[in-house]
Amino acid sequence: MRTKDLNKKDRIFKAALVLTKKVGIAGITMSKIAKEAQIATGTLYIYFKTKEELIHQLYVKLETESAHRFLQNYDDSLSFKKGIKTIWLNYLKHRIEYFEESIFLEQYYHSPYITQQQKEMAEDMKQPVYRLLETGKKNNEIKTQADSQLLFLAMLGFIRELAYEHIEGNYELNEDRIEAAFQLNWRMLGS
Amino acid sequence: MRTKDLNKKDRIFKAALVLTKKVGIAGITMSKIAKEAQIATGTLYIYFKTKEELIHQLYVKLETESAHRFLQNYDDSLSFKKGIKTIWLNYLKHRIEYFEESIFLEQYYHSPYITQQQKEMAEDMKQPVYRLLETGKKNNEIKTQADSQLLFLAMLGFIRELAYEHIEGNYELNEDRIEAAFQLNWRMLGS
Amino acid sequence: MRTKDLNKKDRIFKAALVLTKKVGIAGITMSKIAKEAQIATGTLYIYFKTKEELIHQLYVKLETESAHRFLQNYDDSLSFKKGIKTIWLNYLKHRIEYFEESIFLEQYYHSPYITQQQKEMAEDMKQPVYRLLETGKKNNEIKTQADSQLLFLAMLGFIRELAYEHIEGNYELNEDRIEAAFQLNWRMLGS
Amino acid sequence: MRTKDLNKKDRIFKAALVLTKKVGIAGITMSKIAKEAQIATGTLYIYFKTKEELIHQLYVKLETESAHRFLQNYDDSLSFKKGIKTIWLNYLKHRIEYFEESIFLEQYYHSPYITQQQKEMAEDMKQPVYRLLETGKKNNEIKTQADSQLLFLAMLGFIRELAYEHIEGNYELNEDRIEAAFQLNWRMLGS
DNA sequence: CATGAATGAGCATTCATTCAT
DNA sequence: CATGAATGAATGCTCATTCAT
Repeated sequence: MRTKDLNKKDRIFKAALVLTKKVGIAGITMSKIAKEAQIATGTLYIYFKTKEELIHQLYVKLETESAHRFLQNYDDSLSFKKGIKTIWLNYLKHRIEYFEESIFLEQYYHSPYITQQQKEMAEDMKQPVYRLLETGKKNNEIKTQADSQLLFLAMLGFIRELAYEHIEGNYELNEDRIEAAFQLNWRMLGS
Repeated sequence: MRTKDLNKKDRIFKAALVLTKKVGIAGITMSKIAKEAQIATGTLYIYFKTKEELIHQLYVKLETESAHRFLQNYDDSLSFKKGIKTIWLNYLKHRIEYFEESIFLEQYYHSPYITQQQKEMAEDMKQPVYRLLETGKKNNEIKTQADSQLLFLAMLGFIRELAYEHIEGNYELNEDRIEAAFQLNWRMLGS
Repeated sequence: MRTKDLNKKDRIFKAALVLTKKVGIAGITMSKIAKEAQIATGTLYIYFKTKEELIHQLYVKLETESAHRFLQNYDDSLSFKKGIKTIWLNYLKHRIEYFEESIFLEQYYHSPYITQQQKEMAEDMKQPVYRLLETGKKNNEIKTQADSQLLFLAMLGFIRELAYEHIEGNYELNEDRIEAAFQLNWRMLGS
Repeated sequence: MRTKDLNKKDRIFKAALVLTKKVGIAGITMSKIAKEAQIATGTLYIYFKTKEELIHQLYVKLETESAHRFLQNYDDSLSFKKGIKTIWLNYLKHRIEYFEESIFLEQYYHSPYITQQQKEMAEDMKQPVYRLLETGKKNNEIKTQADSQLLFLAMLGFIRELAYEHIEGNYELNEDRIEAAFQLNWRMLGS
């Protein structure tokens, strides 16, 4: 017996993503996914019990993958500043390179699909970075009084906006601008 | 003859907003809007030619209204810092008090409904604040090298995230935290 | 008190006729009639209890009027041939000049609106001509054996087709052709 | 996979035809068709993209089929009179046996569905008979001066009316009456 | 009488899901 | 496993009719 073709699941996910960018989560239909993935509608239901489950599973996959990407190349031996910068750049890169995925995630967040449990899961993903900031503060690397959660929000929101305006063509990024942006954020940490 | 009730358009808009919060733009249907607004489906089509137009008009209304709110209480006689703070607080307040509206606007932004023209309109709304920062820089009130567009993004993204986490209950705001947040942003401007 | 404006009823009828030509009976709606007649929808219901009644009344009016036109200029003192020709020409003229009306009548005939009673009424309208042929036969003016009902059908069908092809531009009529057509029909009567 | 049932298209056509007779083209709805054909509404849209296309295709099918029936049993070796009679009877038979179809075709002709192209196609269908008459005239089989188009109209219109009154029960046909009718028409051709 | 806003049943069409092959 | 035809509930929208003004 052939095992369920795992690639097919990925092709389905990819198709859903492509469609989200084109028409938003609102516009996705099972038959459009099937056509984009070049399979029959019925086949979708072999891999996913319902449309809802397809969307849910895609969400979990994306959320997990992106959490991984945030910590790429990071390890404890790095200095605090280098560590922060690594993660900062990872996040910016992620928001730009995986823009399709980001759109899906944000739309999912305010869609009928999301559950409380998943909101909590999303919050958990932020823990590693948050903890890094905590440590930095304890070791006096961060001089501002502001609590680390606030600092984290400031970083996150900034990068998000940065990536968005870059993609939309309103503020195109290059090495210099990225460096300037990071400095701006770094200064906020208060040294 | 029953006269065309102008309030009704607002009741329809309100209903659409309530539904967006509940089920996302994806989940809105004309019959749900009608039920929420306590009118007949057919009546919707007296005020809006199609569903698309209803959504479009709501977008324009919200975009315009929010632009107004950003500049509330602001006038040229204020010192630069006070001016910035006024706007900063306006924006935070707006993102919190008009959360429903904000969700709609963001979903609209990545929906099949938005047009290029509307993206440009949204960009235009930011001009006043952007110009204020430009002036501040020229007058040496901002000491950082970073260009004002970047500064603006940093502010916007931060506030956005702040409001979001407040609403979601992950970082509840109070006067002290708001003050701290503003100081963080202000420091970024470089004094 | 002003009496119900009789002209308005005619304006409504005219509007219905214009629309039938444009979009067929199938395509007529009350609001289209109202717009074409330049009155409000509600007003239609002052003059006609329902859409069905409007259509019914229009039918009766047209059927009656056309019956009149068939016998125009005819009187008993005319010779048999002249009498037949008068009616023959009347009918041809009617089918051409009142083409709009004819279309309505034919569509009505196979629409959900018609009743058995009306079918009988339509049949009755043919009586005068039919009787003329009967008389002609009794007086030996018609030599063919065929019964007068058959002769009548032959005339009616021919004229109908003639008018139709003229209107459609497939066989444009002029004095000569009309004369030729009548001769053809006349010869059938058997002299 | 369930294979696409070609019979189903015919069942749908039949249902549309039955309904046309009952309520006219005006009264046809997709759900009525579905119910009459004993399938689900959605299924209709597997076989026809829109209601309009369903109606169009039915028209083309009927127009083509009836053209075939007109020429049944006819071949060049027949004498002129026998040839004409064959076609004449075919047409009468067609108008009676395929009355439902005829009604559809006539209603279609004055419906919003018809296109100029289709009107021309309908005109083309008449060519073979028309040509036969032309030949007859050239060979002196027809003695009247009248042009063959006129003769053709006379035949067509007569048969049409004949069939109609037969169906409506106003002039019931039998062998004798049919023979008499044909003789009437034949005499018109002028011998 | 006249208006046209309001109504809700009904229409054409779509879409998630099932099922025969 | 895979297919796509079949299903029927649900959608956006229209339309005959009513009703407040």
